[in-house]
Amino acid sequence: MSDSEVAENATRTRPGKRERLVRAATELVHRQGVERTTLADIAKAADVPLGNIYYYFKTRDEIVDAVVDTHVQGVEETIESLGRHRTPKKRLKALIGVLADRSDVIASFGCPHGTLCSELEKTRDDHEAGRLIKIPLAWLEEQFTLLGRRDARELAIKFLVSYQGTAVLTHALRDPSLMRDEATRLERWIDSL
Amino acid sequence: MSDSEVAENATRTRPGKRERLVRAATELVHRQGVERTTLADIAKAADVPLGNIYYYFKTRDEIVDAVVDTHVQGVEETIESLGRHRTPKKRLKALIGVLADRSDVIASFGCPHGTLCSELEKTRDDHEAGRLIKIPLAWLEEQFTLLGRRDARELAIKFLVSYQGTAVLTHALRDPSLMRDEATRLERWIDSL
DNA sequence: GTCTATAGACCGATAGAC
DNA sequence: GTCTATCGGTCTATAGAC
Repeated sequence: MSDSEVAENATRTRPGKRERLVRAATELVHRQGVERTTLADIAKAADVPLGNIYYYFKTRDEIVDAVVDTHVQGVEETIESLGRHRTPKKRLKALIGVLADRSDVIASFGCPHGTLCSELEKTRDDHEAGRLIKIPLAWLEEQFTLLGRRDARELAIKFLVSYQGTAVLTHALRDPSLMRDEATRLERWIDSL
Repeated sequence: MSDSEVAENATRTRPGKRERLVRAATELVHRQGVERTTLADIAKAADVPLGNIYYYFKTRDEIVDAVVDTHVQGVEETIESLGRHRTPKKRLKALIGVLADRSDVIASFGCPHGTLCSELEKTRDDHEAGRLIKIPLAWLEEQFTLLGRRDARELAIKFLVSYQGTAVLTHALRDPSLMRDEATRLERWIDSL
């Protein structure tokens, strides 16, 4: 996807400027990393004048915080949408489907949450990015608990380790089939419980 | 000065400037990330004047390349040192020991190879950082093949997925015990094969 | 080979007109 | 609220003395 398409994505329905800025920043940060993404990049992609950013955000760091918050919100929405399935196994397998659908993007830019954590946790004093792991982990533990498993925490970790580890390999080897194959394995594992 | 004297200088006495620069860069990149690490940071840590860097490296990117090469060399040295064990299982368990010993550093800054891949693969056209995954993967596959496993490739992926995934969680949750526990699980798994 | 000084580009942030 | 213009600082890279 080209930069102009990123810009289009951020502006297609012309949401408010603040939202356009955060959307553009979120996508650019995923594709380029936090430190490579400049305010000029974000302003251009969001079609907002550079200086105007400072009406919505006091500092560059505040935009990065907003990017993390956007991902947290996305995670919570995904979790909520999984609630439509009536059993823990169906919810877990629906989640696996969501992750498998992201295989191509992950092969190009890595897991949006994992790579953001890896970059921010190195230098940030607040460990807000860790929520992107903690929230899914807590939800997973809940599902395994509902399945009557005493080792729900360990199973939740195993699930997330498999996904994040596969995302790292999928990205490093630039091979989306790794993620698709792992999704199949995870589905069979859930069925076997 | 002969080549052997240069090599000697770089190991026995205070290392040569080029090596000091690459060592400093490697550590800073692990702790701060590629984009946050400036030439001034590296020069200061290596105790080399800023402008002098350009006698050893044409561009900043060349230093980053040297950092990747240093890690590749480290991986190859680790693999070579595992050769002293006489069976594949002992070699695999020795590797697990090496990884477990890094738990604390991983909790603070992530896996040096995984986080470097995650950052560089987003924007770099050459995919040199991917070697940091490919080389261990090939070695692991070899060990499982020696164990008579037809599914050696899958087992190698499973091993590396477990390690890299655990590194991401260990870092995001800043909890080294995650890596230590996973090391124990991996050891038992190898024993069970 | 080594080092100082600084050019030239870019970035985050601000001032101030409208 | 919006936007232009630009400041001050920092970064990569170079020039040139020694």
